[in-house]
This record gives sequence, C-alpha cells and structure tokens, in this order.
Amino acid sequence: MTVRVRYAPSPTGDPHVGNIRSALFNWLYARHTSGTFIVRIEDTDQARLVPGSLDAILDALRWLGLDWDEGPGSDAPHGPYVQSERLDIYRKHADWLLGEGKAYHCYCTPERLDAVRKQRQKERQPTGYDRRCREPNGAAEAREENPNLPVVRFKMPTEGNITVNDFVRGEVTFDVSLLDDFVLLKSDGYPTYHLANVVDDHLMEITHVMRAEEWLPSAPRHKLLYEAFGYEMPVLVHLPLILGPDRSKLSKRHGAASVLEFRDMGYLPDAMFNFLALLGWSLDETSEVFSKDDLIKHFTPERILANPAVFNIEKLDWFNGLYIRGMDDSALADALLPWLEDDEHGLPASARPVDRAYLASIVPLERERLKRLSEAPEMLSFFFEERLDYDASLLVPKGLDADTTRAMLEAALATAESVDDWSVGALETAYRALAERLGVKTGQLFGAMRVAVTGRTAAPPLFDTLSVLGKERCVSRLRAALAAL
RNA sequence: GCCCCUAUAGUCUAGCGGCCUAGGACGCCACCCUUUCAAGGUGGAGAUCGCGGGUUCGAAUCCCGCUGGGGGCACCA
Repeated sequence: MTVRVRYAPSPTGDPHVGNIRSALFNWLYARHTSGTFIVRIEDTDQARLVPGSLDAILDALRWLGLDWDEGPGSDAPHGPYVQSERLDIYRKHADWLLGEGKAYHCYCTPERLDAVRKQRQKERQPTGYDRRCREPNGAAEAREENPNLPVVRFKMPTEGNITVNDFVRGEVTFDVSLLDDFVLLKSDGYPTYHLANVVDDHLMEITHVMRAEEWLPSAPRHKLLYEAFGYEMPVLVHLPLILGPDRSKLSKRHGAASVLEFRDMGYLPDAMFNFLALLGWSLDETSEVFSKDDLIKHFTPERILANPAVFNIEKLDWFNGLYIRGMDDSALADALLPWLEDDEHGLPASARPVDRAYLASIVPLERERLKRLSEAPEMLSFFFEERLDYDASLLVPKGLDADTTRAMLEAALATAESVDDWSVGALETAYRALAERLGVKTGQLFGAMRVAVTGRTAAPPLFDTLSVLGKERCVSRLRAALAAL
C-alpha cells in the first residue's frame, strides 16, 4: 500500500509555523516512502475566509520546497482539492447518514445552544448539545421556534468508551457519554471539519493523518464517523504543538508566527526547514544538521515526540548562520542582492545600484558574520556608501591622543598613496612595517585605520577590507578621517 | 467547570530496567586563535531526570497518585 498523506490548511490566516511544520512532516513522510503528498484546501467556513491567505500558504510551501503531488492546480483523479467545490459530495454523505438514521436535523438556535452550554458548565457538567432535536417532539418544538434551515447532527452513542489509536501516544480512551451530537452540515449547506475531513480522507485514500495535537480530542468523533460510513480509518499521527516562550501555543502575540514573516526577516528556507524538522522529531542523540535529502532519508513517524516544543529563535539564528556560512560566494551574493537593493530596508539610494561583482568580492569577508540576510544592508553599508558618517572620537585608539593619532593616520595615508600592490599580503607587510617605524602597537594603528576606512570598530579583517575597498576609496577615506579629527 | 495529552538543565533533545558518576546542541561564562568583530578550537557552569508512593536484586526508564504545563469542549478549522 502506498502512503498518501495530506496537508489540509484552512485559508483563514497566515501560514503559521506550527501549521507548516505539519505540512513539512507530511511531506517528509511522503517523500521518505515514495508516497503521495496532497494539499487540500479546507475553506468550509465562509465567514472566516481571509483574502490572500491561500496564496500566502502556498507561497510558504513553495518557499520551503514542499511541492505537492496532488492539490490546487493539479488535475489528479481525487480532485477537486478545494472543499468549497465539493459541497454536493458532503451533502450526499450527510443525506445518507440521515437516511440510515445515523444523523438528524436540528433546529436549535445558536442562542439556545449557548444557553445550554452555560447552564451545563454551571452544573459542572460537560458542555455540549442536549440532544433536544434527536427526539421528534423536541425537533418539532425547536422548529416552531426557528423555522430556518436546520443543521445536520451526528447521532452519537450515548454510553460506553471509545479508544482511538494515536501512532505517537498509543491508545487514548474517551468516555462517549461526555461527547455530544456534533454538527455535520451547517445550515448554510457547508460541512463542518468533522464531516469534510472524514469524507475527503476516505475519498482521497489518505493512509495517514498527521495533524496537530489540538485535533486529538475530536478523534473519537472521527472514528465513530468512519464506523458509521463503514470506512477504514487511516493511521492517526498527532503532532506536538509548537509553543511560544511562555509555553502557550505560538501566536502573533509572541512576535513572528508566520513562516512568511521569518522569510522576510532574512532566514534561509533550508535553515528554517532544518530547524522546524527538529521541533517534535529527532533522529538520535547527536545529529541535528540535516539537509533536505538527509531528512527524507531518515524521517520516520516513530521518532515523533509527544510533548510540545518551545520555538527557540536563538537556535534558529544559529542554524541560519550555519547555512549562510555553507553558501558559496556566488549563491550568497545572489541571496543578498535583493536585500541590499530593497527600497525600504536596503542600502540608501545613493549607494545603489549594487555592483554584483563587487558584492561577490565582499561576501567572503562578511559571510561568517551574518546571521540573517536582513542584516546585510546595515552590515555591508560601508562598502557602498560614498561618505562615511561616524563619531570622530572613535578614531583615537586607547592609549593615544588626537595629535599622535593624526600623525599616525597621516603616515598611513602616505603609505597608502605609495603602495602600488594593493593585495592583502602587500598591504599587511607595508602597514606592519609602518607600525614598527612609528613605534605604535599594531592594534592601535590597525584600529584607527579600521575606523577611518569602515566607520566602525567592528569589521572584517583590516587588510582584506582595504583590498576589497580598493586604493581609491581607502585613500579618500583616510583623508576624510584626517579632516574629521 | 468537564475531557484529553504531557513532564530529562533557560531552550531543543538522547535515553525505551543495569552501558547514566544522565549524552549532544543552542544560549551563557572562561581561555586559545587574533588587528576589532565574527567564525573556529578547548574547557566550564547549568538537571536531586517535577513531587510522592509502589514494582524490581536494580528505575530517568514500568505502575499509581499528586502537582505543574499544554490542548480541546462552536452552525471555526
């Protein structure tokens, strides 16, 4: 039997990292088993639809490289893959249950349902529908109060236990008497999640349902529904939730929660992929840097954890730095270019456009200093700006005064002007000799020069920087520094 | 309020009865490298394995209770 798994997002908001992590696990499992990864859009709540949300979700999948074999845009045989285009299917299934006496119409108003719920909670009883419409008399009564279109409710057994098997947690038992007759079809003709997901998973021949743990409590309803239809139930794999630093479900409240936000913060898709894969899954006691292929090779649901994981952005930063360091000059330059050229957050207009070859020469100097691509404009700005803006007092090294610094920089300028070979090695030789000749510590000379040439105290190694900047820029910056002193 | 899940350092985790004086990683600290910052290297602090009972010759590992944390309880998914 070939594995068929699905990611079933609802286009009601941003592609939340927890949500996308579910997609990622499903995808990995499908690829690991050479199975099929399906994307199904669960847009059955018309009121909550958010325009643009579907595109954002698909963008997030594409960004991470989670390609789907069946889904929106594919004409595979199990479609359509958008639930709002499958309404007749759900209606038929609901009708069948109605005909079998396994479901019934309910005319109760939301107001009454709400009142019942409150009353039950007050009585320390489990909240839930009181089944008034399950009896003909009750239904007639309710219908008189509310002649509008009814919903269809599932007729749950009223007693006994039901045990569902979760692949991660094992057997989980629920007391059926505590579960109510849930809604299958809403009065607007749309199905609820419960109906739609059971029907579709069956029709689409899903073999494994891997979804977030928040669904575990509704698993017994689903099991009963599968039984009512006479369908075989897929394997249930409930994934641990991803929490924020305060240990509640990760949300916007914690800062970024959307995968697209992380993309926009300068994280690399492969770093994000690796990081997310390790939230709720691990291979062994030491492995943690995984390429996509490694993950496909090693990912198995047996290694999925049951306990929730806190989203640790510091570790994401580390992963991102690691992946940045692993990029070659050309790839990193390509990745950096759009960030530098960005009108809003990129380099100042006067420093653009960026010369691609010049950028490529800068990359080796900054690669190991970058944690996020978004840091590039700030971190690399001095390479591109015509005029540096900094506090002149930074030019004076510890242990020296302004006059000696001036003399030192004048000598540095003279040396620069006289050096023809602008290579790293030649520059280093020349300036080490100069420090000795002036009787200053190399750190003092190099420090003052670093500020003069970069405008900052923290920068890549001096001679590499001088070399990349080129003689002309260095000379003029040394002059400007002298003028500012 | 009712139901369910869960519990190893600040965080992600290894561990599935003896190999554990609990391993790895992020973060943190120190040192080394060094012209600064990183990166890298080395070392270190940090967990009475939530607590209390069992079971067993032996428990982080199995069982029960408690406590903590989380999730669910819609004509939302």
